[in-house]
Amino acid sequence: MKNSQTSTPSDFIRTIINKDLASGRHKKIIVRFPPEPNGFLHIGHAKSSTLNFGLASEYGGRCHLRFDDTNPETEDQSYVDAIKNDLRWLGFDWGEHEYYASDYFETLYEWACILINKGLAYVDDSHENVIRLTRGTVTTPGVHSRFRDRSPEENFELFQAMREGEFADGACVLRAKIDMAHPNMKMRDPLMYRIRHTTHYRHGDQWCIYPFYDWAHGQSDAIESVTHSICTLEFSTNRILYDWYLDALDINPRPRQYEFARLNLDYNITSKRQLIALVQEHVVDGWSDPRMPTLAGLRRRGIRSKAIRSFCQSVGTTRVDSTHDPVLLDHFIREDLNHLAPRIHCVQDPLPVTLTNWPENHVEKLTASYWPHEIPKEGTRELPISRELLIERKDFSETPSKGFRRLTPNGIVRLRQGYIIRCTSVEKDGQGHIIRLLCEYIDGTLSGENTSSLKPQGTIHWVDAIHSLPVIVRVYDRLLSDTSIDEDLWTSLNPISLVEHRHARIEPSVADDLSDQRYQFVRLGYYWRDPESMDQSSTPIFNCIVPLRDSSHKSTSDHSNEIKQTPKKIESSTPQRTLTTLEKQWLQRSGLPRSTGLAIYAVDGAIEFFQAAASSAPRVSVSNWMANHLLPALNERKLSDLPFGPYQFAELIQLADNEVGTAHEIRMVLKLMFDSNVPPAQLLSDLQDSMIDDPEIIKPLISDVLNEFSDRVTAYANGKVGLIGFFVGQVIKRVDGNVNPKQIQELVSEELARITS
RNA sequence: UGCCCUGUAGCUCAAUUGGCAGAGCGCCUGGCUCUGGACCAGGAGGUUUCAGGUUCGAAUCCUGGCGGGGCAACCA
Repeated sequence: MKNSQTSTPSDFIRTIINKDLASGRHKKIIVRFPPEPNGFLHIGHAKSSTLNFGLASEYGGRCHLRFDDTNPETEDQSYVDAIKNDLRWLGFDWGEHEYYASDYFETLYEWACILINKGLAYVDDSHENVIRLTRGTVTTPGVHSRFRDRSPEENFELFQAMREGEFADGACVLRAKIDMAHPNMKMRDPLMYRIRHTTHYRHGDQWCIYPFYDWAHGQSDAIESVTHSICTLEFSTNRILYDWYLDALDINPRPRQYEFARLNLDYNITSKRQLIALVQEHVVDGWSDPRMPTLAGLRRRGIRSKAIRSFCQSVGTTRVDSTHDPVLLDHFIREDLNHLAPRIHCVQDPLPVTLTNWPENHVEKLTASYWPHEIPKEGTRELPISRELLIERKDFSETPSKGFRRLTPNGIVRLRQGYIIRCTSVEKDGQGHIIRLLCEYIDGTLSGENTSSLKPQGTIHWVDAIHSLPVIVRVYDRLLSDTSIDEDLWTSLNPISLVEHRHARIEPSVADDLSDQRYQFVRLGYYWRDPESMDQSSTPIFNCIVPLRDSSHKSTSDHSNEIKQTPKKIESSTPQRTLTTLEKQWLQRSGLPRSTGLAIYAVDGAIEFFQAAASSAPRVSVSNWMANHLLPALNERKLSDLPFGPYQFAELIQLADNEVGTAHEIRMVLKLMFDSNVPPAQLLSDLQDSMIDDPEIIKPLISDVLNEFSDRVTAYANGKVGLIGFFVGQVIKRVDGNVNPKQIQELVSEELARITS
């Protein structure tokens, strides 16, 4: 079996953590999983919790479970319990680190008072609608509230009165005083507290003011000493506020927020609102309906948490919006169950078969293995067979299409773990429907004791008509008939997302098995007893966990010659953005090409720097080196903070232009200049002294490389020209970069030409 | 139309930070098999969104274009 998660995952979050650990910013990482207890966890939460709990165990840190329960109107203890249950089922352990944002209300209140004191927060009596309207739009600034300039003393008194219940719901709010014209809407005096005279499931009527998400979340992270606060992408615009609050409170060291893409599944619904609608309209059988993407639903379908964890790990962590194909989940479910589920027989849609040459009333008890040969497990069960059998209706065809590998009139087929049979006759009712097959079994063909040389068309599953047990089998399909909802939820629903086989029959061996036993129904899929209808019905109900892969379409399919589309080249002169007058003037004045000109224009002080440098070195070279090397290397630094000025930079450029140094060397010198004030010419000559340029030294190195990678030399000779870069890179690596790549490139080319000619 | 994020195989992700464009799933072919499963072997599939630029060398750096997503709740 292939193991798809042997390699440790690498993603941008782990890269950040590695860096933080290496730099000593953190000795130990603390992350958190912060659900709001207002609904059930779904597959998306599985991704988030797998990430967070996974990070904690990988890095020997810890992951807190924190209930983000700051809105008393929607939250409830029953959700807390359900969430904890789901997380434990997923296999996560938070030990004693179970926290509630609502337990921090007192601290949050005190911190709000600090902001009021600093003049950074104010009580606003404006009506809800007024606040919304005066916030402005993404393109127009907002307007200051007329309560914005209340004194800290007045604000403090009002805020205390808010807490003490002196105002009705909605009478006023506490807002942070930031910037009503900020380009990020979240910074336009965001709300911190609202008044709600509602009973909180955890704190009763102790509070009537409740903090908003932004005011509660970062501060809760800080209280718990969280180092990396990982949330989904839609919160990225909140990050600036997250940081602003922590700055305002002088919290240090402080948590940092990182965002990743939430998990979307094709053919599924992930919106909480729509999931509620399905439950309320009884389209599904509650939150745990096996078609639901909730953890409760997946669990009831019979999927084990291991499969879900594998799936979540395999989808990775990125910042790219993406939707996943559920076939990937299916794959991990099958991989998990393959070695776990004994093979048994169940006929979902029975067609009676009479073995005409089988003695009446004779019953034979076959001993049948639970496992196919390649699974190293032992175990058998008794499989009764008599004159009357049942096979799958789909396993017989009077008019078989090409490639049909099952029973046909006069054809032979093997009853799995039993005899080979031949169909001799077909019985039909008045309407022409097949109601029974008459077959003959062939003596001497019993599984394992076959003495015949017959080659059956295929192997089919079956059960004995008398000894088998009646069961109801539920087979689930996708909730949506298309990958996503188009326009309306109700018309997008898959009408056959549930097929119930009410007349299915199963072999008798399962009668006393444990209720959580999972089986593979041979040739159908993986199944288990529906845990929620265990005693309601005398007829056991089985859920299909996942069907087997089905490649029956392969042999009959005929789309082998699909049209290969030739990529079209769209030729068009790319439109360019219209420049501001100042930009135009600058380009005209400098005579620089658009791209380099704009790069220089965009950086503070770069124009002056350029003009000064260009007075003693060629303009084009100066602009190229600035735009492509100097300015990008600046990062956070400013031009004025560098240990060198434009004239030294110009000296460097001249060294390049006069070919005193190669482009490669000049780049290395530039890097050195960022941390030294030695003149460029000096740096260059020092560097060149340490460079290896003697062909007699280099050539043997090249031969070594080409010998070591002789297979790649062959590939190169066969046309894989791109390998030249690989060879050059290898040589450079061996001398720690102290060579001129251009020279190496030339020498390697010569050598390759010599070898391969 | 402001700010932020984001484009690599059909899908989801890698690419040692400027040096061979790879993996898993899916698909196809063959092998094996008493499961049209599993397993084994192989294959197809790429102008790295596009156009320029810098470089011996660009998925990676620079400029611009095009596309996708998020933000204007007294929700989180």
